[in-house]
Amino acid sequence: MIGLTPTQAAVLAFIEDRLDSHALPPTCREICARFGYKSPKAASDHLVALEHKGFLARDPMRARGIRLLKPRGIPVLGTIAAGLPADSLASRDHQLAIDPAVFGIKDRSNAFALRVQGDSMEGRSIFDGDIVMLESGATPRHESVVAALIDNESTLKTFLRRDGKTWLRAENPRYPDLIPAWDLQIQGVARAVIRHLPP
Amino acid sequence: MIGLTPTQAAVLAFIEDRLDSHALPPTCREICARFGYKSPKAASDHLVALEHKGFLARDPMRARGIRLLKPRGIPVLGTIAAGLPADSLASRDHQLAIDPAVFGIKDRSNAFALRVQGDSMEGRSIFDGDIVMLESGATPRHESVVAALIDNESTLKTFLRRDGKTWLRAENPRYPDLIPAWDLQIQGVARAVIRHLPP
DNA sequence: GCAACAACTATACATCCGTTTAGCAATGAT
DNA sequence: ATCATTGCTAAACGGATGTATAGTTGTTGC
Repeated sequence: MIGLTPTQAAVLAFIEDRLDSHALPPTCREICARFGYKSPKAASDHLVALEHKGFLARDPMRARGIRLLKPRGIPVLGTIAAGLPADSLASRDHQLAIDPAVFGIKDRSNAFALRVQGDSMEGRSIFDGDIVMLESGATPRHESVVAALIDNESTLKTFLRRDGKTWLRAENPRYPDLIPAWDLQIQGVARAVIRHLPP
Repeated sequence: MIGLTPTQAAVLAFIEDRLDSHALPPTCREICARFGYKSPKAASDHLVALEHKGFLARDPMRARGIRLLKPRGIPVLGTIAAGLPADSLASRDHQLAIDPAVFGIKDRSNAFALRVQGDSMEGRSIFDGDIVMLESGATPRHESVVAALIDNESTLKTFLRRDGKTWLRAENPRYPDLIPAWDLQIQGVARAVIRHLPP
């Protein structure tokens, strides 16, 4: 009863995909076409289950009357204790409801965000409390701001490329100025800095 | 042929409203119900006209197959030459596709954005090229960042309230430090700072 | 073994929905 | 005066859509 079965999770993921690509939730028969079902009742049953478990609400007797209840957004990962960002995606505490396509991130599954702690990037005008949206799997350029995994902690650094060699420059005196970039986990390339000014 | 008739503009506005409130475009008959039409052909005709004029695209034979082509966003007003932000809304050159509700702006018609020029707000860590999202009609608090109209030019200032009197503090040496805030046009209160890092 | 549940198939129904055909009234341009 | 455009009504068609009924298969828990 609690939690989603693999099939239900797949249907929910398909609905989310369609909202990304077509901006419209799918119909029952479009769900059937995606999964090869031969009866619309199959998709309808999954929607009933997803609604009963609180993942979506339906407008009865309305075409495409599906509304997702858990709002979709970009996961905001605070200080990452260990592992890749993908591992921390499960703990979706905070979500940033901004379309990553605004900042040139085409695949939203590669987008994540970090809340900046401390003055690691004062030199690049990124300050404590700012939120940085990053793209994982992207290739950084010279002087790109990247999130790097050092000592099991994720910190922002400036990526440098010179004479075919790559370095990371820390903008914080607590870290050494230059760190070789190979053998390091670069988790993502920063695409935007967002600062919310509370009223 | 060029431009929208008042009726067509009303239908387009209704579609935009429905996308905001229900996240789904309306059906032809829902448009009829809104405007009192007694035949679905009336709404269908308007959709054909709006499609022909390039404001939307339709998925034929699909329920709610309406996609807006001109993406909705927050107007980005550069340096405002004169007048209120509302006057400049007509020149929607750039649009910021970020939902203002993320930053606590409930009514999106009150949201607008400014691209920061110069170092007017270095003291508040807002730099040249940053985009500031603002809310018009809001009441600023002590030390809120506001856009004020001075000498027919829109600039960012810090709003100060002390002993019942209100002042504006410029964070740029080119302007006087303190300006009385009454008799001045405060165009909006800054809610967020956004910096796009190009790849 | 048996009940409960998940995950479907097959068929069917009533409604929803986009579209078509035909026509009317008002307006403005040629 | 005539024609084109806009903005609708009326009626209807067929595909699209959500839902219901009845049944099948396999898995899990007791």
